[in-house]
Formats: sequence, structure tokens, C-alpha cells
Amino acid sequence: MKVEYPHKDIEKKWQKYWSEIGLFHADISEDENKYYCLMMFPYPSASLHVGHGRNYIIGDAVARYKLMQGYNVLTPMGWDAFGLPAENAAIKGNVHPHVSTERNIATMKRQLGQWGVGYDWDKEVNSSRPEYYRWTQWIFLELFKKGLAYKKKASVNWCPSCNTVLANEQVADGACERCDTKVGQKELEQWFFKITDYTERLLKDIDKLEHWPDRVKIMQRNWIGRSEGVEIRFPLVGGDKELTCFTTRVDTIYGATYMVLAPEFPLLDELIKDVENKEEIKAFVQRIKSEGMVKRAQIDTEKEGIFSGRYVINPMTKREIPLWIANYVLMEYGTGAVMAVPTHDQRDFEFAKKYDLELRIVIDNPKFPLIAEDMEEAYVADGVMVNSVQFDGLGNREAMVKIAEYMESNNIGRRTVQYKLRDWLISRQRYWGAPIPIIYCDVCGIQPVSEKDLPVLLPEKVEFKPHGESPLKDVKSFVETKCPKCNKKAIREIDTMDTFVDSSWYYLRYPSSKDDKKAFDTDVVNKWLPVDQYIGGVEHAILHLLYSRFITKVLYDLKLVSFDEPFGRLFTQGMIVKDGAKMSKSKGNVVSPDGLIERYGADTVRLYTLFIGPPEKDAEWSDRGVEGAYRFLKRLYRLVMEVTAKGGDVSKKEDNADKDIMRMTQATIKKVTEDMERDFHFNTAISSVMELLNKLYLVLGDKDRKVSGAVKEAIRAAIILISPFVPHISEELWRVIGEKDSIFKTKWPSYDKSMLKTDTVTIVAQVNGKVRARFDVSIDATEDELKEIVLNDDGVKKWIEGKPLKKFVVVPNKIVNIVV
RNA sequence: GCGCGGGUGGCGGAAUUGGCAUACGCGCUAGCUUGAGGAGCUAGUUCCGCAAGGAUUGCGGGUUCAAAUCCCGCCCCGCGCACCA
Repeated sequence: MKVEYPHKDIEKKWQKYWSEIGLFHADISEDENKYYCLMMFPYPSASLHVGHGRNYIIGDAVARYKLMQGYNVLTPMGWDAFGLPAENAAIKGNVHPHVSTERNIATMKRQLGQWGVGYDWDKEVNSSRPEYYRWTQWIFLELFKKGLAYKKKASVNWCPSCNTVLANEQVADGACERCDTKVGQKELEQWFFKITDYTERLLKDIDKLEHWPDRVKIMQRNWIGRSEGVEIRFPLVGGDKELTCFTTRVDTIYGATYMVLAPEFPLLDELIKDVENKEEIKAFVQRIKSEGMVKRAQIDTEKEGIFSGRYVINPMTKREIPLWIANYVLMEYGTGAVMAVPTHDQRDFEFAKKYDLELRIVIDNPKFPLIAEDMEEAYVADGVMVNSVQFDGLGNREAMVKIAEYMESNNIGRRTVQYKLRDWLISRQRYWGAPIPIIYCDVCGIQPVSEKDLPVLLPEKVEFKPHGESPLKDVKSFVETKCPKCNKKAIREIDTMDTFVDSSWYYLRYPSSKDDKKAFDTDVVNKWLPVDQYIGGVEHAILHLLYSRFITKVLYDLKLVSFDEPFGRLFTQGMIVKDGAKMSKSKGNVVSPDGLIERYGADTVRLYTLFIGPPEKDAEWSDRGVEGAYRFLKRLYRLVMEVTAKGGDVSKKEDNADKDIMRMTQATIKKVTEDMERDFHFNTAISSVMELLNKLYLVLGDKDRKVSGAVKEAIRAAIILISPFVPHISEELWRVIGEKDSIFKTKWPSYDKSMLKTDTVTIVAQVNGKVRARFDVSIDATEDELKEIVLNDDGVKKWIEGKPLKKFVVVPNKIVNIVV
């Protein structure tokens, strides 16, 4: 009998059906047994490729699996719709971002539907629509009121050719991503969120995130970058001022032979005002500043410096040490002043060698005593204190504590903690974003827009010409307004918000996405959040997840939510690559799902995507592999159709093959369920269903064999177990075997432990660790019985004859090892 | 440089607690079948060897009756951070 697998008809039919019965519609008022399954909402790009698909397919498989476990599943979708690409396209192609964004959303929605991934579209959000960004602005105001949104001068990356500000991600190797011009720095007034007020909590609460991947937690910890150390005060020679520096290596203080300042150090002009070559120094500082942070922050940049003409006193040695200015010191971290210990810090070592500064060893290598003149690099490992007066002879770790204590009691320094995390720069000199709801009044100063006047609408008509400031500057009707306080003429803030602000709270919006009175419903959100399962790309491991955690904590402090971490479980999937590289238009290695779905069907594409490898790892796409998935589905379809046509003889007594099938069915249920619970190991779950199917084909290969109850049960189980991955064909076959309701309303099966047991078990016999024979023995064979059987086996005898038996190791039901 | 992954057949990968290495799939080989399709079925497929047998999880060493798995040293690949004092 020839059976075709009509995937096109099947897929269309059931997609329509699920939509009609509202399979993915979540009843928000019903909060019993809730399961919030969230996928990172996408930026609406022109169209999706199979690499994007992985995220949605994984999420859909999880959502369907949870539905079958009886959860009330909320699985919403939306659009991170503001952002640079749409605006750049507008500059180039004269398409309004609004138009291209909406068009892209329509395309992506169609593609998602085609894949058969289901969402509760009633709760869709779009961050570029006023009904959404109104509340992004509201969140800004909440932070502003709490003093967590503030404005200050900041240096930004500036491309002199494009005439615009660049985000750090747009700078590649010190040059503009688009035109390759060297990027400089510019001081501009910028808006910040004071995330540093939450540093300790963001760090400490990482421990609460039990179900987050370790690598993400490590990345967040590193990003926050907590270091314990000591702030030491160095008196300035000539005058009563002093300079403070931070060090994590206070044990090396006796080796501090000079001090270095960042070129941006605020007191610099005053320090050098009486120095002879101050013009030379100023020129040097000016040159370094103009080169830009991006270049300077690279470790392979040549260290450069200049002597300031001034000296400070090392408070421990009491010696005068020279004060330098150098490009390798950062103003943003610590105090902008660094005590330099050339012998025990590689950067200082390189600098000191270049400018011939003093090397003084204070921590010696216990194995090979150091000689300053022979050193080729700094000695940064632990060792024994030398040249350090009363601390000599101590281990340097111990000395760290002792010196810190000494400094504190003698008012030389104090223990403190430094972080790498800086405040979040949220303003962008761009059009396609949520306007910052701030008004500048000549009389009243910076005024927040009143909440009742939200949203501050983004005007539609603007000129898309990059001139380094937001295009909103030229829109008179937008800029000119009245002061909310004194009602006099005032002007609006023209910068818009970073899109990371939009995405830092969207998960709160979904459950009440239509609410026009508030950003989110506190009661509802407290019931439905934290998100049970968050799924997305690891590229968001730091920024998006950190910002979302921060905003949640702020809202928690405002008593607007009752939880202080937004995401319970986090799953980060790997990238799908083609020819070893990330799929991208420029590389020309993009695999579009459309043609594949047309030829093989969505279920095939889904199955292959999930089968390709463990979902948290990167995987190489292969069009050939897709055919294997297709073949499997055809086999499944044909098997069910044939078995159904053949009819059965359920009353027939079970034979051994039936027993095998029954046992294997239970084992497969166990395996698939465990794989789902064990970090979504779809690839092995699918392979175990394949094995079950192979077994059925083997047994049914006997043409005369009637279809037994065991076979029917196995088929039923196989359909259920595979259904989260290939929903359309499963729903179809579910009807074929006579079921009436949706398969996704069926309870996920549990397995019967007692049925997994076998009477006999295969024991492997090893001689000296090498496999020599196998036996089927009764499951409760004793050690003596085993010994008897094994030692008399011809295959084993051959290897042990004439040699004295040294050891006989038995691992019950698994293996015996004879050592001769 | 630091941190995190990873290295298993021709390829994607499996091995969950130290206990049969290479499941499942792709590809390949041979045969069968057909209503010639982008089809189906059967058998085989880690390597060397006719075989008996031997070797094999990046390389070198170690622990163990037993190591892909644990320990030590090294090499290579990917990702993240990167002059953070």
C-alpha cells in the first residue's frame, strides 16, 4: 500500500484548528497551576532564518509539553520594535521606520504561524506603539522621581564622518562599524539610570537564580566586577593636598615607586600649574583624550606617559615618588590615580621599563629568588614579603590583612570595595525610540512630564539626516512646549531611550497588555510572575538580563511588584551556524525556512531543528539532515495509517514481542519525560521515539502478524511523546487512531515502573578489562552462580586458562571482570 | 592575559552515578523492489587485518579490577571580558 504524507493539508488544517479552539489562550484570572513560558521578544528584522527558528521552536515544544502536563500556560509574543536598523534603513532607503517595522512584523508573524509555533496573540505587545512606550516613559518617570534617573556629562563614541554618536557595539577595533573611520570621543550631556545603587543586590541575588545556567551567572558576576581592596592616601609634596588611590594589592605598597594619574584626572590642571613644561603636559593629555576610549582600552595599545613634575609620598616607605600621567589609567574605575608597583604588576612593569623607573622587589618567589635587573615580567604570584620592614617574612596574603589593619589604625588608608559596573547610559541621539519625557524650562530647570500627559508622542514627520543630534531637534511642534510647573515656554528633551529600556519590563506588560490605565496590573503580575521559563539567546546574558533584574528590583522597592527577580528558570539556546559561521546576509549563508517548509513541511523543519544537537550548544545546519527528519515523519505516518487499516486482534494473547514492545513503550515514556525535565534534551528524546518506531517496524515486518493491543498502545504513546516537537502530524494521527479531542488536551503519560523490569539481564564478562563474552542471566543471579557460569564459558576459558585467578569483580546486573 | 565551554567514526551527535565506546540520524556500500520518486525495503558501515586478533574518545602521564568520564601536564578550537590597579 502506498501512503503519501500530505503535510501541507495537515499543517494548514491544524493551525487553523488551534487558533479556533484558542489552544494558547491563557485565562489570566485563573492563576492555579500557572506556567509563564517566555521567549525573548525579537527585533522585527526583514525575515527569519532557521537559526532564529530554534528559539521559537524550543519555546513552543516546552509550552505544548506543559499544556499536556495540565498547566495553565501563558506563552505570549511581542516585538522589540524600536532600534537602529530601522532608522538606518530610513536614512538609506527613505522608508519610514514605522512602515518598515510594521511590515517586518507582518512577515515574521506569518513565518511564526507557518512554523506552527503558538502564542496567545491577544496579549501581543509592540514597544514602538504609543500604548506601550507610554509606559516605558512612565517607568522613566518613576526612576526620575526616585532619583535613579539623572543627567551628566559623559564621553561618548563619536564618528566624525557619519557625524553621529555610536554605541559601543557599533565600534569595531576603534573604528566606525559602517564607514571605518577612526572613532573619537565627545563630551555630551547624557541621561543615566543609577544601576550602581543596586550593585550589591544584583550581585548577591545571583545566588538566588538556582535555575540559571552557570555561565550566565558567571558573566553577570564578572560584569559587576566586585573587588575588595584598600584606598590609600598619598600626601602631595609641596602643599597640604593628598591623592587617594585604590589597590587590591596592598601587600605590594612598599614596592610602589611611582604614581600614575589618568589624563582625565580632574585636579590635573591645578597640580601642574607651576610646572615648567606644563604646556607639553597639556598637549600630551589632549592628544591621549582625543584618541578615544575604545583604542585606549585595548590591552595591546602601547603604554605612554609623561612626568607631571610633582611628587607624592609613599605613606609606608615615606619616600618621595614621582607622579606620572599615562594612557593606561582609567578615570572611570577606582579614583583615577594608581599606585604603581613595577615588580608586581605587569602594566606598571612595562611602563617602568620604558621610562626607566625604579624597580623594587617586595614579594619574593620562594622557589627562585627574584633579581630586579633580570626580571622580564612582573612577579604577580603569591610569595614572601621582603623589603617591607615589620612585614618581612610574612606570606603576602597574610600581609595584606596586616597592612590594611595597620593603615586603618594609622589613618593612612581604609578598606573598601570597587565595582566595574557603571551607571546605565540610556539616552540616544536617535529618532526611532521612546522620547525621554523631560522638559527644560529656563525658570524651573529640568522638569518631568506630568504622568497624565503621557505618552510624549514620537512625531511621524522628521528628516532622516544624521547630524549628531536626534532628528527630533528639527521638529518644532515637538520641541516647543510649555513648562509643566510654570506654564511658560519650554523645550522638550530630544533624545530617545535606549531600546534596552523597552525590553527591561515587557514581561510585566503581557498579562495585561491592553490596560490603558497602568503599565501593568500589580495583582495579576504578582500571581503570574516570576516567569517560570525564560528562553533566549546567550548574547543577552549580560545587558538585557541585568537591566531587567535592575528594573524589577526598583519596582519591588516601589512596592509595585512583590518579587525582586523576574525570571525563575533561564534557558539559553545555542546558535545555529552554516558553514561554520553565524547566518547573515552579508556572508550569504542564510537558510530560509520558507522553501523547506514548502517542500517538507513545518514538522520536518521543527524535528530537524530539535534533533540537530543539544539545544544549549551551537549546531551546524545541514540540508541533508532535514531529509532524515522528513523520512522519519513519513515512516511514522505510514505506520499509523497501515496499522489502522489493518485492524487488530486485541484479544490475542501477548507473546514475547508484545512484551518487548510494552516494556520499550514504558522505557520510552520514561526517557522522553526525563529528557524534557533534564534541560530540554530534545535530541535524545527524539532518538528514543525513533528507536521505538524502529522496533515496531521490525515486529510488524511479519506480514501475517495481527496488530496487538501492545502495538496500539505503543503507537499511541509514540504520537503523544513526539507531539510537542511535531504538533501537526501528531494532531492528525491522533484523530486517525480514533481520538476526538486535541492531543494537547491529553494528559502527558506517566510510566509504570513495574513494567520496566525484565526477568533476565545481559551481563558482560571482561578478562583484564577487555570484553570477552556476554551472558543472559536471571536478574537475581547470585555472585556464586555468576562465577560458575562465567568461569565455565568457553569464550572466557580461552583467556584465563593456565593463569592464576587474581580477582573477580562483580557489578550486579552489569558486568563481571576477571583479573588473571 | 583572565574567565567559561568544547575536542568521540566520513559528518551531526549518544554514553545521565567510573562499568558493553560510537545509540539515533546523515552519508556511503551491496542487494531487493517499484506504479521511476527528492521513493521504499533488507543487510553492512570506528580503524588496521583474509582471519584470529589488535588498536581507538586532541596529545603525554597517573589513579583504578575497570577511565570519553577522576587527577597532573600540554596542544588546539569556540565564546565572553579585557590596561578594572
